[in-house]
Amino acid sequence: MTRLFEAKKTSDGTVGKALVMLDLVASFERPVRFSEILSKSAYPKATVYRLLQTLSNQSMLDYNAQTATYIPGIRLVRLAHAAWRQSALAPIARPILDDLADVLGETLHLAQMDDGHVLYVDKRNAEKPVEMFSSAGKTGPGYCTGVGKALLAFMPAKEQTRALKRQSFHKYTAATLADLPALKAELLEIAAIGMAFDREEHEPGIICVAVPILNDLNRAIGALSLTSTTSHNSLSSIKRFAPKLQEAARKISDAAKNWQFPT
Amino acid sequence: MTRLFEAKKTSDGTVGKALVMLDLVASFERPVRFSEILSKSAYPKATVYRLLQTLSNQSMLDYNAQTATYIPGIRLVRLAHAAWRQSALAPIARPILDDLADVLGETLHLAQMDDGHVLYVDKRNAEKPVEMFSSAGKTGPGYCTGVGKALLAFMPAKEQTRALKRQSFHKYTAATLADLPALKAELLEIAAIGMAFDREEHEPGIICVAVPILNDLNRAIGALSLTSTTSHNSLSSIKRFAPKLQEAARKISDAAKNWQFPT
DNA sequence: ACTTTATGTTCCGAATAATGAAACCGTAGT
DNA sequence: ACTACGGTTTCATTATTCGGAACATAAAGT
Repeated sequence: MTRLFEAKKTSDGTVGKALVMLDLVASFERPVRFSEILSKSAYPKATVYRLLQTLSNQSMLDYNAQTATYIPGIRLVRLAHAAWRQSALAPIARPILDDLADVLGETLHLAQMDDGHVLYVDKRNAEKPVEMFSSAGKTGPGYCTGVGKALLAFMPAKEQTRALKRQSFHKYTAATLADLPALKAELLEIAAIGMAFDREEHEPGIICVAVPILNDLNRAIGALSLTSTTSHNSLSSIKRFAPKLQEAARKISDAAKNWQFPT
Repeated sequence: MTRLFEAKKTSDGTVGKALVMLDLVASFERPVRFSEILSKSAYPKATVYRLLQTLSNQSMLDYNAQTATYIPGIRLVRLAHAAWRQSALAPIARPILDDLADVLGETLHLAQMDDGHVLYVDKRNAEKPVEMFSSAGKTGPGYCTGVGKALLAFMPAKEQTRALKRQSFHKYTAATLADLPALKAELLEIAAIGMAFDREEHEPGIICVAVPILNDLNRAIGALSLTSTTSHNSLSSIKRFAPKLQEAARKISDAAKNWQFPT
């Protein structure tokens, strides 16, 4: 009876607010002053001030007294290390991704879904061998990337609905899908054939094939993609990589299934 | 007047507690059950329960319903990416580290100090070319690693005192420094010669040279080290790498000095 | 020198959220 | 059926957070 008029709990109290602030600071992608944060925040001055203080105390933010600016803190790097290592996908997929990169010699991405957006958790680059945090941790849109669409197509209905709401349908290129109906139609197609394409929808000249990494319930726990450029490959020509990608995805899927944390 | 009897604020309220929980979960380095977390925590059952709920809601933790376990969440990876990219050290040092790795062909570490412990923020490996989150974000002890001692030796007195308190002096090997006086003596030496050694103090057979990366106030903003094994090199033979390390450290230092965030 | 403006910090009563002991629930063991 | 155990929920009490407003500080304007 008490919850008849209760809609949903979105705030998560003080902790939730603090994390909103963290995201906000991170979203600037550069050092920010108090007033800038304040102007973008829904909370009143004193509240924002206190939250920033607390987060700085805790090294979740770094405050630079010289420039009077905040940036995301060093403690996050330490915590992310733990998150990455224990995630059921990235560490398992690593050797398989290495092999695939050796065989194909093309740019590969491993991604997971995070609140409707694509979160890249690993990468193999065709040219440069080394990529660090600069690639893992990066985010991208869901509705106009290969991995994004592959992930969306293989989501439980409820989660999918929620994730679709988060899509902005910003028109990056002429090929970017314009709206929800168009996306939904394509997701059905993707679910049917088990692979997704990016037809220069996010960046002109950039195309990709992506396949989902499925669990035993046929839900995507991640996605794997191969990226190329229109100057090197056509969409139909990168299709030939699909079997190898699917094979790798299945291997990762199997490895994840059997994976128990080492005791 | 109000603060006459106020000692120091260590808790930072609910947010602080939530972050303690996060650290706690991360510290297990494996999926953990509620009861395990509870038994290691200072907070009562219901409190721990609520905090874990909140953190899970917020994707700061991942709860696996199958195994009823918690691991650090995916959101941390996204946030850490922002932290790494904006930190004034790692992204700047990257090209310099690349060059140095090419020239020397040895294992290199770039580290910063985080609450008395060493936090590795980048790495170049002699054998394997690619290392991701699996290496950046890792932590180590301060008192028995090359980078740790180099960082401690070039800290402001107050911070140093605080950092020294955090050292555990666990005896990893026969060569591990046993106590604070021994460490203090060595730090003076390091400050004098501008470089630090690890004489198999952390792991048998592993030795290293480390140099601080200094700012204009002669304080360490990071440290750079070269690691080798006793089977390949002696301590005196790796000393020959010191000039190259110091040159790189100076370059990084300069780059950091002139660095303004791109607008 | 004296406003004015922009930005950051602190106060303090009111409002709210966190607290935690205890009760409760479900499952497994005996 | 009883007991033990791990996990979840309740609810009156308590402590923290809230946030408008006052205050401080440093530039910029007149």
